[in-house]
Amino acid sequence: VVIFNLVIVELCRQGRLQEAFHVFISEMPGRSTPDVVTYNVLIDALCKDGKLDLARKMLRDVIQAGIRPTVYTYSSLINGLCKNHQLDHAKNMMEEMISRGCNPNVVTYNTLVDAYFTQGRTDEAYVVLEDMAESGCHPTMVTFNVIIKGLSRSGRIDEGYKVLDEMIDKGFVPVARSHNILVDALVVTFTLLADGLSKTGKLDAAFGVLRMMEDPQCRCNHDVTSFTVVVDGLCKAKCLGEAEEVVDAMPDHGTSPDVVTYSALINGYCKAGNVDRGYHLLRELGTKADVFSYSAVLDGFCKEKRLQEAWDLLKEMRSLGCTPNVVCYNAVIDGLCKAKLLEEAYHLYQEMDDHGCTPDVVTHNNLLLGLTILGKVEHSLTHVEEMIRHGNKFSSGW
RNA sequence: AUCACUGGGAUAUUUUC
Repeated sequence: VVIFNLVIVELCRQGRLQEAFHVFISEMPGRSTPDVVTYNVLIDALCKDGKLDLARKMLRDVIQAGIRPTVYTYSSLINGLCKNHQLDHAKNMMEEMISRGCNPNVVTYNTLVDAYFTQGRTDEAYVVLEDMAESGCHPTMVTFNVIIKGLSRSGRIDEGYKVLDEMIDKGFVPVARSHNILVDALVVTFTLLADGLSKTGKLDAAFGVLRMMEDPQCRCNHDVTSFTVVVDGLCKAKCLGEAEEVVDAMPDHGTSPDVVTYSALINGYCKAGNVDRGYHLLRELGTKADVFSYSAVLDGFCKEKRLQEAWDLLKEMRSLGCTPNVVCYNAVIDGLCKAKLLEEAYHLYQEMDDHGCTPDVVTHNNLLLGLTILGKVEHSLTHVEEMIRHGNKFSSGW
């Protein structure tokens, strides 16, 4: 079983779900019997692929087969539900697991706390933390990181420190199995802090965090990610010269920029109205450029009404095998709509479908706005009817 | 022996003067 499990894990990790299920369905029977771990791995993979209904069905299968689901099984499902904005279902799942005699552990709690914070439901996050303490479950560094992330994103870093202090006062102290694990977690902690600070415009403080990381006393070296959060912060603050200086200085600090760093810069230039510089950096990236780098430039061109160049870039992506996703199409559709080129916009809308790219809320909003600009209200209604016919749900995004 | 939780980049709308 273990061998099969290892194979399935590897296939799932590479996103080869089909093949993983093939092994499970056609190759395992007769050779060995799937165990909980086999199911756990498949359920987790289904969740990460957004196939929550199938994952839940599999949980039922497990129970029906007389196998006891473990805390892994439930944690995977809860995580899947959380990441797909079904927080309340996640909470129900937690109750279900308890009623079935399976107790949640740190990971389960961390997952829920993170979800509540990310959804801005801070009070409920604290309730879960209390439940966790009550159940005698010790927090880990991940717990602390989740709290820091939750509070620093909304500019409430001081509150974050306060919460952590209180936890420590009460003896609710993170446990780590080894020194290395602790240091790795601290890198995440510092990066979260730097990110929270730079996203709220406190760039000096963000630099301070970077310097702290560099301090030999601290011994948790910053990496590409910690630099990139600062670079992005500088870009968003329109300090592009400084951002480039930081990028150039990275090698002196033991790291070098990657696609993400470059994309942050590219986006910064495009948003600041210097698309040409953005385009130039895209060329520097060469084949390392990904959908993010391209979409930043596509949007830049569109906002400047340089639609021909956007169009050519979109074609270039296809020919280079960097398949455009919804965001790329949306950026161009928006440009076309705002330029009152509705026909072309609908062409592209058709085209994305032909390329197997599913339109999302933003796509439809763009097209509806385009119709509105031209005063074609009745067409908007037709479009909405069409959407409903294709099974679109009007959810919270609306 | 194999499985679950936390860190960086892109697109629309959100009465800016």
